[in-house]
Amino acid sequence: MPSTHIIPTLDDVAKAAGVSTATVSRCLNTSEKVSERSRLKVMKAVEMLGYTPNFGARAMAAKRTFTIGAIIPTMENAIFARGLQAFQETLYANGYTLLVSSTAYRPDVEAEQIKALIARGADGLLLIGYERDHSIYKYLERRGVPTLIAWAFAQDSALPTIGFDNRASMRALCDKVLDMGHKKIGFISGIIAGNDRASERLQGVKEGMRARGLDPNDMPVCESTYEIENGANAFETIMQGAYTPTVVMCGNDVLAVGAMQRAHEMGLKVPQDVSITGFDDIELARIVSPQLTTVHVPHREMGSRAAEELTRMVEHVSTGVSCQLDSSLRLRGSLRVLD
Amino acid sequence: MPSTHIIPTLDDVAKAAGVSTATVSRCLNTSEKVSERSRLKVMKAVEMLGYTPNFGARAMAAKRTFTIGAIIPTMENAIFARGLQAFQETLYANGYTLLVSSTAYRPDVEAEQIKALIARGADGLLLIGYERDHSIYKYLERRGVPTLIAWAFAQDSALPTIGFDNRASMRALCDKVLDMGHKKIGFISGIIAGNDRASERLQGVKEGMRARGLDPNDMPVCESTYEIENGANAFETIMQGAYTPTVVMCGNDVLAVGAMQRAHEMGLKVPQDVSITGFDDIELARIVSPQLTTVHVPHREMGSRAAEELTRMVEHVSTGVSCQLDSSLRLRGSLRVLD
DNA sequence: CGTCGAAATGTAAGCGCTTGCATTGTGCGT
DNA sequence: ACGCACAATGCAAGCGCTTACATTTCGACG
Repeated sequence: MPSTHIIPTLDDVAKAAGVSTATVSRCLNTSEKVSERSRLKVMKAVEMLGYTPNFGARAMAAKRTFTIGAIIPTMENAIFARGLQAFQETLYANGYTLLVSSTAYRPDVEAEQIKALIARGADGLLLIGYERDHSIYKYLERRGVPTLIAWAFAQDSALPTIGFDNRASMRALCDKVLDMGHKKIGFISGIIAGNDRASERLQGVKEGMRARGLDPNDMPVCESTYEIENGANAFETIMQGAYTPTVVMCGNDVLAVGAMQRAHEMGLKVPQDVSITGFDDIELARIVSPQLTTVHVPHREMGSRAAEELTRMVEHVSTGVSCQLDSSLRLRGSLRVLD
Repeated sequence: MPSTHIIPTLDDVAKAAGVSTATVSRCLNTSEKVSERSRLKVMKAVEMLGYTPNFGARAMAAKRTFTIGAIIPTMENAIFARGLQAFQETLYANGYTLLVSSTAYRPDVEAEQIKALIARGADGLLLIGYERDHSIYKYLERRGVPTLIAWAFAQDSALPTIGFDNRASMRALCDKVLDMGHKKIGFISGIIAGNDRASERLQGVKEGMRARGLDPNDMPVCESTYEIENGANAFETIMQGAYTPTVVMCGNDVLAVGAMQRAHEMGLKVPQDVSITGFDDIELARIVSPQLTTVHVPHREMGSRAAEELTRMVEHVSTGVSCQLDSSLRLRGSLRVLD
């Protein structure tokens, strides 16, 4: 089925317009360097032929793609959606295109995606969290691709980070929970291996407990992937243990919603029988009833700042400066004061 | 800040391995045509140099990228998430990479994205719905890029379609609603202009009403973008009109959830005071309470079938065959029998 | 009108890869 | 030991674009 489609090239346009390829190229890129007369001729030819520049060729010749890559753990729930949206909007405003891929939280997939994005000529990269194999950082360094880390903040990171302090944020929530009289906490965590956000959040709770003289080792902790169903299962596991918490804190909102659902199915009223908290404050948190107490994260601000800084890095006006943002608590119906 | 990073090329690898560039290339692509001995040498060199092939150059030389592009209206809600996930999984299994971009339901943005994806060398394209400007179809045809349309089914489409009958599906739900004794329906639709799914769904309801001798013109219809908040506003608008429906049917689940929320805020009990229905059966539908009555769509099957067919088209073993899938009703708590 | 500088354009050398074709190496039958 | 078929490799021509540099054009000014 060898179809002979005419895929017009720069040459074709040049011929049709009666100018050289250089003029066409200039017209398409730096149109101010071209006379109005030839600009018109060229535009007409482009239109007529249905010409679209070949990105690969362009990238190869210009050594620049105006593309930024972002690699996130998952697209399946909304955790990264809002931040990424802001990231892309800001990028777009600066003349860049965003390419996104996801890793399903698998480090090996992430490594692969990084290479793929670099192969595609990404001028810069956005990564989530700082915890990854050293070889990846070495590779990034050697290729000289500007890279920024978001959704986490670490003073001593090799790469610039922009985000919030996951541990302190969860600690603040934990303090609040304890203030409200809770003494028995259960915790549903995301998978900790290779995920600094998850482990920092767990640490935050433990830290809070210790500060009140409670032993974190008493706390039942259940690790679960970030899916509603699994959050539900984790909740059940915890509640069926010998140690019955009065509050189940969750590593993120998705898990918390799962927990709420299962609580309902088990005949437990939230918050009368058990309180539940989340993290992230995604849309879901206000859709469930009772609404979810959680930690609000400045997703949009983080996304757009990341975009600004990364473009600066790509354009060599900055070598990358870290930036810490604040989170805040959202106290809602799913958490109650213990009598 | 001119950093001199060594970005290794095929040439460097060839030199380091002591073979020709052709051998390295073959080793990386068709490794069966290379002796074990040189394969090892090459691999070692690749490893040592941290080589990653330049995608643009490769695409240009091979005229093939093993990349498929998908352009969807939005990533912000989960409507397309599950189907796209299946699409990408199947693609991946067939050795292809997926590139996704979204249009915010704007035809002009879609046209731009199509060109961008083609410029990036997409071997094939997945588009949502069939309603778009003729010039786009012409462009696609001229470039000879295999394109498949999903989330809709149309016998007479120029391009192969894979999906379900939006009108018949909504009609089935409407029939059910009428069976349950409802006579006064309100409808919250997605924006209809340029969106065949939205308009077909509305038609489905009108069709159902006519079949029972009801006048569709009596029905209050409110168009809204697919956001929870806007669905809520639309609900309020409809309920404050002179004509008070006993059921509000929605063009999709997101709108329906918004409607439910506002109903709650307005002190209306669902389904006692008003019934609400959705469309799509996304996860959200079972998270809200009462759970949402909706139309279940075989997202995953649609996605993976689309991937299969599109790869066949790209590999020239099919010119594209359409495929109609079935939807089904999910009757849940948000819809009640009218006394 | 001739001159000169700036603006506009053209020429052509790559960018890093694949692949058809030519060449070399290998193992086998006789 | 010789020749043959075939596997393995190398050579080099592009793929479509950008851009440094060379050349032409043009208008302004003396």
